[in-house]
Amino acid sequence: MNNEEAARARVVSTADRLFYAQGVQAVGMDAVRSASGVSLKRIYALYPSKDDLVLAVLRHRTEQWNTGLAKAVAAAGTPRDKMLAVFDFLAEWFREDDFRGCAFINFFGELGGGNSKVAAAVREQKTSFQRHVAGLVRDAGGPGHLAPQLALLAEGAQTTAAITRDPGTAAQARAAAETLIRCAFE
Amino acid sequence: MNNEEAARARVVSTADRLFYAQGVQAVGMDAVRSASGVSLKRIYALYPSKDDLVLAVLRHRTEQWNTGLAKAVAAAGTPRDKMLAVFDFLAEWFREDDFRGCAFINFFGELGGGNSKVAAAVREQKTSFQRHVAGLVRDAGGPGHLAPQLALLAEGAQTTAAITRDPGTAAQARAAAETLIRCAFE
DNA sequence: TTTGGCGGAGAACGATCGTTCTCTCGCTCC
DNA sequence: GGAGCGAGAGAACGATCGTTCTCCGCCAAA
Repeated sequence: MNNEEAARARVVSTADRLFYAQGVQAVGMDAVRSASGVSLKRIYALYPSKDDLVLAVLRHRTEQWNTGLAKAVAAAGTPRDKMLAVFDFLAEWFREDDFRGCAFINFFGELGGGNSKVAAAVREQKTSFQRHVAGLVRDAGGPGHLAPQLALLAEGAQTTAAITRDPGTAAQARAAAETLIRCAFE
Repeated sequence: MNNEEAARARVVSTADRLFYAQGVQAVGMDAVRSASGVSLKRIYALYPSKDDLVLAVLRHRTEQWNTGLAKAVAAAGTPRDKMLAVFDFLAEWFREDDFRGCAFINFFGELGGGNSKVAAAVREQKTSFQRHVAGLVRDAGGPGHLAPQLALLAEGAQTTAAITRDPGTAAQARAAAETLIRCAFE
């Protein structure tokens, strides 16, 4: 049946929104059902357990993050602007009013200690991001040690923006990145 | 009765350890009882609800963090070394084998969406840390914009070290901090 | 029109949670 | 020694969780 894909998409995007807003354990499967309009029977046919749904949500988030970041980077001009585009991407994200930090960090903090699959998925997303940044630095001809430093700034900006809700956080991270980049190229 | 303080300390430090390792919602009050050796009746006499216990744990963590950080900073020599001592303090912490990231960030991700008191306590701790760093920067004669940048690095290092378990994370953060400090002083 | 099976609504089930209550033991004061 | 009180052990309670099951209505094929 074709609308299986539609149901999957509805369930995952609904679960994503609820889990991200309230935490995984605070959202029952019945809340996913009533918010998505997909019956419990069908949800469990698509995802045999809540853990499977959580992992599907993480995959969904990873794809969204990767495409959004790739688009922001592609829109930048010079290789150095592409490195800074990471922080413009973050700034745009932080402005969303339902922003509540990095879902991967949140899920890891909540579940990582007892769910190794979630921990592995989160770890993979973070290393993938670091590889992406390393590629941008390499394309710009920057030194190898610059990439993990920029990644640290990006991670710190996400948690700081979530907790303090300071709208200047993204700009501070971007300014620090500019300084690190400038110093790395001389 | 004097051993009320002893019971409080045992309950809070036990709850701290369990909540930090497994997440708040994954630890039942009965687990706190059996691990601390304090009866449920007494726990509820000391902390009327689990939320109160969580807030007490956050206060306990804040004190531990503040004294540990103050000690590391005091052990450093020059004002510039004191700024870098923050990252040495982090490096030492990351090496503990039960390190699982910043408890404030973890608690915020898990509960912040639905518990405004936890959110407020976490926010207060983070702003307090930023003020502390700002004081170190001011003492060293650095520009005002340096402090939030160093704080961002510290936050990013905590989450990155927790997720990737890369032992080089602290050194990368420290190196980035050195670069930012050097560029800020010329 | 009848039949058969698929899917939705939601009740049911066992487990576990936060919280309270009961029962009993041991200690203290007369 | 006996009465009374504080505290521990753990059963009990209502709620909620993840998961499964039951029932009923609908639509396709004979």
